[in-house]
Amino acid sequence: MLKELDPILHSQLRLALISILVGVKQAEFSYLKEKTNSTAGNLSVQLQKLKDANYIEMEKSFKNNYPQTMCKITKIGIKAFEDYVKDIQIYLKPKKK
Amino acid sequence: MLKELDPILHSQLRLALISILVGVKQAEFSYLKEKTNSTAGNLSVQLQKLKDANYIEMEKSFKNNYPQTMCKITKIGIKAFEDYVKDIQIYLKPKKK
DNA sequence: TAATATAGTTTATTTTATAAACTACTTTAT
DNA sequence: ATAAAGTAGTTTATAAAATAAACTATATTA
Repeated sequence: MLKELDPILHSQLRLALISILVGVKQAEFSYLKEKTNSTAGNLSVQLQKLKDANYIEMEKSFKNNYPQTMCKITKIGIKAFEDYVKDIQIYLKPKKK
Repeated sequence: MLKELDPILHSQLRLALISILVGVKQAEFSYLKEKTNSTAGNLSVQLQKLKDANYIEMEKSFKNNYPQTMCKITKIGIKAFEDYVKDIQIYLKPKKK
């Protein structure tokens, strides 16, 4: 009845990141940092986890001489997000006895 | 824009517990244990946290000679749950750029 | 050229979640 | 009667996750 919630997405920051990335073609590190109010260190770690799970892709390049990390959600990531949204709904509606 | 998710409720087990308790007058430890597929130890800890936050009340008594722990959601708990449901919705809908 | 800023990563610390071990009985079988 | 197994938990120990602090590397500005 109560499905397991994907532990990769059941984290405030990672969920926020995926939630942003699902609505946009791609986003850079700094943008995500600002939108989520996260510290760079935490963001770096959590993006890496999303990448390890193949939920996002990261491309590193340079922009105006500065390093730039571009993030993009994958199909696997989109699917995982949709599943998570579906799964958590069960938790959000009170159970009738 | 992205509201903080109540850390007390943003936990799979505690969210499941509150989700069950919000739909029922009261429930006993064993019932919650079965419904959530949790271990007794974990359940004990998480119920205590919900109690410390005043989200639930616990009453210990005896039933057929065995100890019995009855759990009941409080008004504070109901409010917290409703807020959490509202807050997480923002995360669940993709953001339009 | 020294100080400050950008754009991160890595390591260390704290917090959470989970599992294992333990308490305190009760019931059932021998 | 007592040993074994079961009920209903709690406490302590361990593993995993989140977060913060420190660090790397280069660029810009004073």
